[in-house]
Amino acid sequence: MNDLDRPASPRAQARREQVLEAASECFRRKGFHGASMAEIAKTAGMSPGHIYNLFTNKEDIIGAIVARDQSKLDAIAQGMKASGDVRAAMLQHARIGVSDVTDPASAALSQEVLAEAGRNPKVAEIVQAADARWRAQLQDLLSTIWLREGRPVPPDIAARTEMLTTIFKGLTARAIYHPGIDRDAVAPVVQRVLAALMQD
Amino acid sequence: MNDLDRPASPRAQARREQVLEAASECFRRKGFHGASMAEIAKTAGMSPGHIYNLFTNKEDIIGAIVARDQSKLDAIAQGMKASGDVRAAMLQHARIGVSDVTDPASAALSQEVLAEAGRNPKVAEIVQAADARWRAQLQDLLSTIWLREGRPVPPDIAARTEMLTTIFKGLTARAIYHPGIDRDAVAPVVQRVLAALMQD
Amino acid sequence: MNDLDRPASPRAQARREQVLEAASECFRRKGFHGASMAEIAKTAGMSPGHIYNLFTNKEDIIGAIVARDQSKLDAIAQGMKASGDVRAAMLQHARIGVSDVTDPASAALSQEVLAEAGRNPKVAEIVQAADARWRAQLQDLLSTIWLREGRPVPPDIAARTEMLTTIFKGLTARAIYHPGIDRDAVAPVVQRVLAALMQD
Amino acid sequence: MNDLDRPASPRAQARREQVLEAASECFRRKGFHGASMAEIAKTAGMSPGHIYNLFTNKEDIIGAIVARDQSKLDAIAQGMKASGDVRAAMLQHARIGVSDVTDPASAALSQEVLAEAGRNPKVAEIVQAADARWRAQLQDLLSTIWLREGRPVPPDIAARTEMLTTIFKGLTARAIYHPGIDRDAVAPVVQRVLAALMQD
DNA sequence: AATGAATGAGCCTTCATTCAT
DNA sequence: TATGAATGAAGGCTCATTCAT
Repeated sequence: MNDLDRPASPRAQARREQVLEAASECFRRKGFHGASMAEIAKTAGMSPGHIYNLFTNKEDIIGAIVARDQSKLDAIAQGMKASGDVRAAMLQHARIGVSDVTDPASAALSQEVLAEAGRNPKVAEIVQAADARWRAQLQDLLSTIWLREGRPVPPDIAARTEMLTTIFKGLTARAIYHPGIDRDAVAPVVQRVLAALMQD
Repeated sequence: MNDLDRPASPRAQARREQVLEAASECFRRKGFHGASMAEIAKTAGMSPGHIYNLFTNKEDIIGAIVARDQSKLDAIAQGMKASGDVRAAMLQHARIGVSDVTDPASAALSQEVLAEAGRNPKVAEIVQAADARWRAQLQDLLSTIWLREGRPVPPDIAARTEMLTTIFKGLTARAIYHPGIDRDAVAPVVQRVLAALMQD
Repeated sequence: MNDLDRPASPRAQARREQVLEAASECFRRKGFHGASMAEIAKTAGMSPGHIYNLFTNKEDIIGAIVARDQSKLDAIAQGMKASGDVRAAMLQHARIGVSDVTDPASAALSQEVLAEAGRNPKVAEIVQAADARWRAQLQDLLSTIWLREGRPVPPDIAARTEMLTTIFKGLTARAIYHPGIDRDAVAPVVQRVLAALMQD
Repeated sequence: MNDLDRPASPRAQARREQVLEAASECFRRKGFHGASMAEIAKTAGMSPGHIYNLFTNKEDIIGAIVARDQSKLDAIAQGMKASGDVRAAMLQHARIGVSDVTDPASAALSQEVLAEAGRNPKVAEIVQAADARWRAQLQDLLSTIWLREGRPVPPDIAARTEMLTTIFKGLTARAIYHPGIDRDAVAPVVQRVLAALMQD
């Protein structure tokens, strides 16, 4: 599907980054269908034609964006696992997390990708693979809480993990349904719920 | 410009329903932009031109779909409020709610509408107005729990309400991210979280 | 082309008038193509379908409008011929004529009809027949000036007549090219030119 | 939105000319609304889509046609002003002018543009701006006659100028009302009228 | 590696006209 | 005589994608 078969020179890599950056911004502002390749090309500072030397087509760009974002999540999971008290780390990170996922720009982009996944099988595949990976990391993280305390991991750990990501995906949706959402008031409630999920 | 101010003959009402049904299906399968008016017309069993005697434009159709769904939610809220024990009613309804919002077909449509709202101000307005109404109903319902027990409604009631809808919106998103989600395992976790939200 | 084959009941005649009146107004405001039959029907206070019981099609309506306007010109020509001093009558009528033909509403309609004639042979035929008739009346009127004075009618009488109508058709065009035209200043110049045309 | 700000490569200039030529012909034959972009594109020998790389929209094409015609008039005005005897030059040019403005093809196009101006404000603006410029040139030319003879310019010079263009616009209309018009007979009458306008 | 001219399919929407009632 | 629901062809315009240079 994509051109990664080729050696991918550093030069080309940098050009790809430019396109990804430009496309993220355009998708955010106009949506996947609303943003034209011409617009993305202009934002990226190159010709429309050349984008097709770097990506197979428009879909391929969205795939690359998802892949890139996934690595950011990887880093977050690593960071929390490295901390001594995972439970505390997660509760603390919840604050930042609420702000991140409800940021209007990033929320619009997420929904855009999700909607495209809802109908485009190729995009769905990419998104679901990324999600499976993130879920595994999260479940591992959650399990650590019980393991480090020498207690048995609850049998519904998978469902608890699911609920964890459900909340943050839900918040992303809320940013669109209710842009005036009171982030400061919501954060403590999120923490209360997380706490409930981390108890036996 | 909008002829829909007219009393709306029963005949026209029925025709509108046909269009709504057809459009829901098409949007689900192809997305808002992916579904053409010609396709919707064909599915609805009428000519493209005639759709414009029933709706102002494509956006107007999505507006009507949202409105129609909203009335289903109205009914649910009414039902729960009418029950003697709101807390129990909500916990019980959670089971069915989880299944409803994660139904693949309805989830795809919801995401489609939400994505369109993310970039189309008119659709955003419609969706946000419906959400505000639903939120008010929900908060009223939640407050009832404390009021009927003669205890003071918690000051963070709005944030709790927000969290309540967040969870269900999140589940809708999960249906796409993780179609294999184990609904039976998740439902009890949802109930556990709801219970936490309904305590002081 | 039109339905005048039928007996044309007085009732139908009145209905036709309603349509003509409505269509004139709509064409004026939106142009021949810009005005929809639905709009004309609404303005005329009847259903779109019924218009087709009174006129064959949209073209037929414009034909009827032209025919109706022609009779107004007939009356003017009659009036001037009846006056003792045709030369004076024409010079005097020039004032009012300038205002009439540069009236923005009627100018727009005239141009609309003319443009349609420029490409629609049927309309062209109607318009040209009406013009031929008007030209004959005008030439007759102009000739009277010399005849009553017992002098020979100039051999270029047809060209002078042509110039006479040219000026008024030109003024109609000017109303669009230059809506701010100073009618009061132009009228005397028109009179000066007319005077030149009425001399040997 | 309008890419025509670009320096406009010679290549693009040539392509624009092709479109203008094709559109003139199509508008002439079918009218502004009657001529489809597909038809214009085919006539111009390019794809419909590409026309939109050269012009903003259909209106923009008519604007360019008007601008192009305007420059021809500019040249004529320059030429006459450069001649020693403006009065003679104008009388002499009248002959050619009569033929030009009554040429059936160009007359139909002019009427088409004028009719569109009668209902489309954007086109009206373009046409009126061009007319204002032409009027200024004409008035300047006319004034020269008195100035060069050391006599005071008449106070009704603006109205005389208006009458001058009125006659030629009128002739254009006549070409449609009366295609059989005798150009050779009319020209001397036009000259007689012009002479009257150029006297004190 | 890079451009941007060029394509052409396809979309939303309008509207003259018809016809069952 | 009168309605207005219904049709379906056509139009302006956009845009992902290609290709000669």
